[in-house]
Amino acid sequence: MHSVKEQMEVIRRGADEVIVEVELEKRLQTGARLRVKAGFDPTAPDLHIGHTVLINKMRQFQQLGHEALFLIGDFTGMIGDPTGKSATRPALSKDEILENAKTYKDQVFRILDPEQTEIVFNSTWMDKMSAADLIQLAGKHTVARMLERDDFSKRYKGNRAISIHEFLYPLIQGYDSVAMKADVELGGTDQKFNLLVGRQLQQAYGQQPQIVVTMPLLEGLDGVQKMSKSLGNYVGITDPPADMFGKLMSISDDLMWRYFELLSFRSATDIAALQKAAGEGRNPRDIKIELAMEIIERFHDGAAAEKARDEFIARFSRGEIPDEMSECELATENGELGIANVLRGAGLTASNAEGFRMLQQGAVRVDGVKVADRDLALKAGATYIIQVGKRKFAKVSLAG
RNA sequence: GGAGGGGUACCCAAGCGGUCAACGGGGGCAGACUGUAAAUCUGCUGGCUAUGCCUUCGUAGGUUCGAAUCCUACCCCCUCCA
Repeated sequence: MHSVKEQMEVIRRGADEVIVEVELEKRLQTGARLRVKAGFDPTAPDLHIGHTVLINKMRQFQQLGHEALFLIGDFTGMIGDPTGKSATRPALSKDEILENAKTYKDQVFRILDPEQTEIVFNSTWMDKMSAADLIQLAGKHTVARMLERDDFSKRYKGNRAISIHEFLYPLIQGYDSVAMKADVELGGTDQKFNLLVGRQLQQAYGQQPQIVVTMPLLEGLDGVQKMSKSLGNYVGITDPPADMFGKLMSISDDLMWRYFELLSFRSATDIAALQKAAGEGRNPRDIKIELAMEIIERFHDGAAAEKARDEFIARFSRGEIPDEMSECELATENGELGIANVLRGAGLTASNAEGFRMLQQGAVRVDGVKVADRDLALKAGATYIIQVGKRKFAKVSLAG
């Protein structure tokens, strides 16, 4: 059994805010198994490691002996969350949502213990809610409090539209906590308002208000903007090991520590030791390798992680050509094919014009030899190893 | 319903009859340097059967030797008034 102090330390790690800490301490002191809720929008089934910050925190709760409730917002997903100014999210069909939920499960159980996780859908109670129930729910909250939300107040003051159903959204999310009798809800810092509405509603329904734990949004590979698929600065949970390794090795040293804090399962003391070692001259690259290995091991396995590391070192540290690369066969005219066409045909460049640019910039190698002549033609009946830049390779056979 | 402003390449943003495939910035890619780091510096950043040709400045027409730039219609966005 973990002491309350130990538990608090684990829970606080990496968290942005714990609201209210003393309440949490009190509840831990009772020794009760806490019901820890985190909600997920079923619109985007492909998780990236940024999403796992929250899931990791859930896992920590699990390891402390608490109960993880993984809420899939299928009801809310079918309406389409209006939050944010950008285009309204498309409403999803029931089938799509179930399909997405399945994908979630597969991905999330690489982190959470399935035995100790309950997956719940908010349609279970929301589908049954009558109009009268909904109005009653709406009666538990006031416009003034809604307008406390930054996004709403700005729009209100700026005379911009706020539709009524946008007010309903936080209420429904908050009601989920009531229906689930949540003791703790986890969410990103951007969710703080909605999480707090949950507290307020639980009180209105005669429950103890949940403790809110907000987690920061993980910075993407660029170290500046939050990790997101649309920005392309993400590491996907289902990325192949080699991609994960490469992406993680490309982050800055500063960002590496942030990733350690939010993504690593290592203890705080372990991480402090690594930081000390780096300060004393240990190459940060090697520490970054350890981080990459840990993450790959989590989503693939140890052997895959080792393979990814060895290939990485061979290819980039020693500049060797990788063993495995895409292969293709191209047709030729008059027994040869121009280099730009070869590059394009092998999928290494998007157009001949781009190929010429690459040649001009000295980015192209054929069988390891740098090529800059745009008029070079490769002879048919042979196989060439073509490289563009540092990471793009292909084995190309030219048909006779 | 009325008045005004605007839609330019991945994004932001100049250009306002020829010298515009379109300044500049961001992003991206490549090269140098490295630890494939980061930062920095340099170059590139429509396409093609390639010293020429083709397509692109909201959409469709028109004027002109010539239009992103002028005219007409249409679509969309924003601000102010009612």
